[in-house]
Amino acid sequence: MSETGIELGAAELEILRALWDVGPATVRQVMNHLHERGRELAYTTVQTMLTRLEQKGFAVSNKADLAYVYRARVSRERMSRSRLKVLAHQLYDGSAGPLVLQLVRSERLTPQELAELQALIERLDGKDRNTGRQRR
Amino acid sequence: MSETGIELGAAELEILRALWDVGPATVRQVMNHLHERGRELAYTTVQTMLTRLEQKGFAVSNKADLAYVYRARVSRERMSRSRLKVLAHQLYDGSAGPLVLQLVRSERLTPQELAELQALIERLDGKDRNTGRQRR
DNA sequence: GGAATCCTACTACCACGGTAGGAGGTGTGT
DNA sequence: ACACACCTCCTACCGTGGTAGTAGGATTCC
Repeated sequence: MSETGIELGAAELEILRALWDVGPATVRQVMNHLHERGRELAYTTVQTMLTRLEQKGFAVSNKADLAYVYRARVSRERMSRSRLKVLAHQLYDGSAGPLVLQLVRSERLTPQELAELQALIERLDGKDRNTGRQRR
Repeated sequence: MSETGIELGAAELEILRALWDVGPATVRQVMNHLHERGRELAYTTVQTMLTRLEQKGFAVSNKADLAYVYRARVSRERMSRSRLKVLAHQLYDGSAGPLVLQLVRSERLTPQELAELQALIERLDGKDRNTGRQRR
């Protein structure tokens, strides 16, 4: 299936996230990081996950010194976009509008975020108005 | 685990979505709807999915005439919020800001949506500034 | 050099989701 | 009365994801 090619389970995503959070890391480092946040996983479980992430192309490893160091190969932003797109397709018809509205309405944003958002909108708005051009 | 209690697979969600799209419907109606959109599923598959949805509390059925009619018990919006929240936790630290920005930046919104969004923002902005109060 | 420690590689196991088939009931048209 | 069309109920099967154990090589510590 894998319409989008991106198929990661929740636990796998958790591990990938650890890589984002701590940067390139060994199995043990990832595990420790997870333990710190209260997520208890066996060493080999983390290892399995990292291996699978690598198989799926979401991470790479290279042998450093005595252990392999894993590094994320997709950015958090990329993943974010991908997941959002999937969601938009699953729930609406691929349109992002409803999601955005939902988010802004139900999740409270910080003033900074609001400001940033507003600026962004104005920029988009201006573009559309000025050129009237659209790409699809 | 089911941190949120909301655990639906992709296919289950697809069926639920059919209920949203066509309203209360029988197994056959749901199946036909799916077929129309090019999704070929066996009758019994749809049936199984609907049963599971009901078991999980996402739909209810009642016997009408000769077949059971299924009806969604959670709204698309509720599901949307729930999934977004999960996503925000999985990718960031539960904060929605990044997701919103991502969406607005990478998915193009219609002028209407932009306008609506802007209005929404202004309202929030105003409220925060004026009263500091918040509504649910 | 033996014990403790750490690493990788391989294997395992179970739950769940996606998909569906078969059995058997009920109504309907001819 | 029989065939056909539908419906429900139950069972099944397979892939994947979540979780982990074990075996065995390397390193370090006394």
